[in-house]
Amino acid sequence: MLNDRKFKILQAIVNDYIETAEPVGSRTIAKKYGLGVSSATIRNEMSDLEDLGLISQLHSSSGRVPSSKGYRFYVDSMMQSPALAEEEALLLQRMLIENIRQSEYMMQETAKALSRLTNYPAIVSEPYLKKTAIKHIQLVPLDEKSILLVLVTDTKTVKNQVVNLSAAPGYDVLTKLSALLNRRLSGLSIREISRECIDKMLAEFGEHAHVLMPILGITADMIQAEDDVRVYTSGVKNILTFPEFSDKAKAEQIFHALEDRASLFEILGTPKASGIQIIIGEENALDLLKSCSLIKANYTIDNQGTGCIALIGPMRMDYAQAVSVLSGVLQNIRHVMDALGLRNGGTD
Amino acid sequence: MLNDRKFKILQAIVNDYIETAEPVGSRTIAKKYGLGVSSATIRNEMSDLEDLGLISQLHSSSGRVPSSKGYRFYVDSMMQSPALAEEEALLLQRMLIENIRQSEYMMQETAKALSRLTNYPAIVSEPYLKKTAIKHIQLVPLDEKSILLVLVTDTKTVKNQVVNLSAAPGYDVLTKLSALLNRRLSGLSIREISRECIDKMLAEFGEHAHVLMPILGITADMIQAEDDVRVYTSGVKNILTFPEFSDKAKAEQIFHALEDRASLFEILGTPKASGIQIIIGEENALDLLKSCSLIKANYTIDNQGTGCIALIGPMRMDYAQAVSVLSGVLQNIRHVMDALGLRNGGTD
DNA sequence: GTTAGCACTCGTCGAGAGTGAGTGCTAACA
DNA sequence: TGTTAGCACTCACTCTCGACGAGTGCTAAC
Repeated sequence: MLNDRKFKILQAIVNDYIETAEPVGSRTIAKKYGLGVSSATIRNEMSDLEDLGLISQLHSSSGRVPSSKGYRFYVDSMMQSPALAEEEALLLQRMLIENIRQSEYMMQETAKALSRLTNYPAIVSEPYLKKTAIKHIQLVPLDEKSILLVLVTDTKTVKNQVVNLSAAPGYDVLTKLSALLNRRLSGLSIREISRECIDKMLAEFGEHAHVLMPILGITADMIQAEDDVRVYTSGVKNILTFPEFSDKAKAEQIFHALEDRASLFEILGTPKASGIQIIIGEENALDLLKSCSLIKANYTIDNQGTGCIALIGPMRMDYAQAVSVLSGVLQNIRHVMDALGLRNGGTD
Repeated sequence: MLNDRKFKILQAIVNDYIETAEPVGSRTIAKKYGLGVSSATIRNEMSDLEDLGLISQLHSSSGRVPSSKGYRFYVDSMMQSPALAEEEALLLQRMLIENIRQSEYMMQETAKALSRLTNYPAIVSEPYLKKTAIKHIQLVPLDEKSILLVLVTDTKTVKNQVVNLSAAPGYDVLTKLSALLNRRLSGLSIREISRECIDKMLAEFGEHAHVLMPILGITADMIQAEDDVRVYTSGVKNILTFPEFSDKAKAEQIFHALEDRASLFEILGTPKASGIQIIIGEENALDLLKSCSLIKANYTIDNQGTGCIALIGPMRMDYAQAVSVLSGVLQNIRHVMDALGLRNGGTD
């Protein structure tokens, strides 16, 4: 499609613009990127590149800026994202592997790691479509009127919730009740708890039957909440450092979008493609993001479902570095999941 | 100190400036606040107010702006903060009381409520100086190699942590061990766990002695972490909406400060005075906040220690409303703590 | 095909004029 | 003596205009 020189010139324009956020002129390229030709020649080539729609001018005497199509070409054909530098990889490992001892922290820590390493806002969503099942239930005494319900799910997520009762049973009773609940409910998802099963338990509970209903109700709520996909962000404040968001109103819009669960899911879209996807400027479905780029990847946990990790930046974001970090993080997610025993299949 | 007219004029200046963020001129006051005198008279009075240091001009032909001293006077002598409107009070109640079933959520929810009701960034710190004691320990089976340690402290905070072992004991053993741990450790703070006590437990643990040490270690870590005062923020993005922070660099500085634990504590200072304190502009010790105001209040949990809730805004923040909300929140904290059984004494 | 030269474009910056909001002072009035 | 109308003055803000310069496209020569 492009001859070698045009290729190099486009590459120079994209790289320079990513670095400086200033339109790139022909003289800059001639001086800084030493292609062995004069600026006039470069001007001619740039004119051709503009005809191809790969770069554009803000006004007739400004330098050139890559267009969405130009970035697309850059990303598809000439970007090489190096493997993470050793120190970065190490930092990542420390951040993730050492911080994550429980799966519910994985998303948050992953988001943190992504944004710290790239200085772009990061979004991480949990896998969905899973149907959480009960792995273990434990009742713990708190005081005269309340007990603590600890729930461990099959995805190794731990939740706890205080249950208020008119009179809480003592420790020994709670231990017995815990055992009973486990025997009856362990391995079941919320839909599998039948009326019959509840009736049997009520009978077995005997005098303590009155505590069963609130406990079951709260357990159901907790699992339901667990089935809701959670989504985390980190490093949102970084958008303030991008010159393209010096318009405060724009920055605030994005702030809002990144705070709102619903719009986060809109941004992430439905995960279908696998691998790392780069969505540039106008390719975004959301108007709000038409001046931004989105780099995202899906990851699969077992056959539980697919989650998404993503970075948001200006169109001139450092795609190469962002992709490096993203794939590094993906790899680390695999490690963490292996360590937590949550993975059989592969991640995309 | 001030005659009635000067008083009213100062009040008009402060109110108008809080509302519009524009310097207030004599004609504006004459028209809008109908004091029955001409703008010339008001000019004379304003000149006097300026001599008193209560208002100031940015330049010789601009309107007047309240000085720190002016705000101080306003806050001390003429501000009346109405009780919360019914709908606000209700909203607050829904936000707090319904969301808080465990004490560890109280701070976060309180911060959220504060910032939502005021549109100012909120900071909430936990009480400190407490020495957390163990109330209950429960070991829960997870899988072959790990168990879950659930710790309930005397402040009713629930923490859990996965403990990895080479081979995890089964459910029955864990139940027995839990009982043993509770008998020995319940009511003790970290310092009170003696060598002797540990030795006795090791003996009693018998063949399962090897799981004791990691459990004790992690328990100690958890209590230690619990003794660290936590601090939460909410609504930080609101600073973007204040015209006084249109300087992006300034906004970012504050963003940073509100993200950093250490600087948050610097902002809050050491809680000594009780009641709601208002710190205006230059009265702030921190340079960063010399153009901001801080409204804060301390609350005491039992005799555990004192925490702090605070709002940050521009100097022309709506003190009356902020104070209303803050005292409403304080009251609700009392309710929540009563509901959680954490309060004997009063809150300041 | 490449390049030097040149005219042209257009955003940016700074100076200068006009505008208007606001002030302080003064003199007159009740 | 307090209040007010009138007026000169100040100064931020806006607009315009010219100079400047970075950058372009075109042309002619190599």
